Amino acid sequence: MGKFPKFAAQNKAMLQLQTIRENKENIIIALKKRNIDAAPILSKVIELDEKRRSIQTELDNTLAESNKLSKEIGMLFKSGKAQEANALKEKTAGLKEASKQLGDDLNATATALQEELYLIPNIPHDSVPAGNSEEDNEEVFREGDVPTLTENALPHWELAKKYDIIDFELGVKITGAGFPVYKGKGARLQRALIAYFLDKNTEAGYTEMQVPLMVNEASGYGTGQLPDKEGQMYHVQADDLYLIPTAEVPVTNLHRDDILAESDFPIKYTGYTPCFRREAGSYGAHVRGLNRLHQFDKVEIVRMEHPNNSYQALDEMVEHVKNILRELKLPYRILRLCGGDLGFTSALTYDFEVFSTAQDRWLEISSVSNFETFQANRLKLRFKDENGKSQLAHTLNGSALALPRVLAGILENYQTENGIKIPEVLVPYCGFDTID
RNA sequence: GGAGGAAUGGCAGAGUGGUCGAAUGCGGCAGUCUUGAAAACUGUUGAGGGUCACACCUCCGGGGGUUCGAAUCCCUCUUCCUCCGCCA
Repeated sequence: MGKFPKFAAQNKAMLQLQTIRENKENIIIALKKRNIDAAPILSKVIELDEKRRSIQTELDNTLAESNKLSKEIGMLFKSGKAQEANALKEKTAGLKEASKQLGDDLNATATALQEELYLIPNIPHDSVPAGNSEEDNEEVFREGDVPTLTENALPHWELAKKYDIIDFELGVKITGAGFPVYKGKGARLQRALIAYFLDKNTEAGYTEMQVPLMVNEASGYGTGQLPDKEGQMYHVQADDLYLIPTAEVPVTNLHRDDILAESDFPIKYTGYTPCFRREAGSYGAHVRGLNRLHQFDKVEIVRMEHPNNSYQALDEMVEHVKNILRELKLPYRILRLCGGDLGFTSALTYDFEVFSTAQDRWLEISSVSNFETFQANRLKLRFKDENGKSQLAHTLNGSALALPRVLAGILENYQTENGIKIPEVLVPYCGFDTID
């Protein structure tokens, strides 16, 4: 009878139910940092879970009984006692009816439970500060000199036009707003940055991957973009595929449904992909130029880790991104995101921001996060621990780095009266040292 | 796009209505032997739900159906392979 308990058996909870059952009060306290009162939803979840389990038990018993009868019928037929067999058959009708009903109930309950669970965000790490908005993020590090620019220093969108390296209007013509066209040295600088980032990442032990730019629904659920950020992704309806909003989605999903060995850790990937984001409703001065786009390039790093090691891995990723920014000689700071600004799926996130001198503001260029078991639970990404038991792995990712704002930072901070200087480490990749 | 074939445990591969959660081989793990290793031999080895622990239940690509009973029969979807067509 492979019909009914499918959903219950393959519970795709984001928080594990057992964790919720055992730590309800702690979870409520932790989620307060996100300004969420989780008490009602957790109560509902626990109630639905209890209901689900009691229906399951009842169904199991019914199935056990009808399995037993079926076996007896089989034996009777074999030994030629057809009449007795037929008599038993009649007894199974009621059981069949009952298991059908119970199966339907179970599915309905499991689905309702699932829907509730999908609404609960990840539990913030202890170090996450409480807070409502980006104002409450905590600066934990700052480095690099802010250059002194000339009087008539320009923001990057002016520089892009002046040197004819990025054409926003042309992008509007062929696609729409937020799809810039990079031209000549601008295009070359993009390519140089991608190559440079990939080289830095592979040197640090990340394996380069080229992955699909469209993903199916299961992948979207796996990393948590669905159902939370449904409206953020471009959806190709004819084929029911989503354009990726970040390489995190396809790269992390490489290990969906995997059961790893402990010796497989650490798993470290890097990948360059364009990223597509609808950014519905974002307009205004802060999204000018390269500040916010519908299509942009990003080089991502992704790790799968043993739970004991994931915070050390997070630190390594932070150090790694720092190194890159040091080499580029860009002034930057690191923020620990507060509960109110923390992404739905993340337990702890460090944002890197580069200072745009000409715009006189900080631009986010990297976001490095530990998801702990949140994604792994949806992905069914597990490993065998030393006792041979399956445990959820931890997943992490970070941008190393997002191109447009790095480019904006370079253009603005490296501008001189004689053109834009190319950061030293990029010159070999560009083949020129000035844009003029 | 058209015509056929296939999908089983980490891998390979049996299994065409009942005692099959599934033979066998390889791989993995543990042990014997060995100073150690290899070889050989012995044992063990899928995932999930449920339970204090058992019991018990579910899963043979996904979904649905037939039947007292489905890996096995039917429908449907997906994926892969072969041939044809098209094509960077």
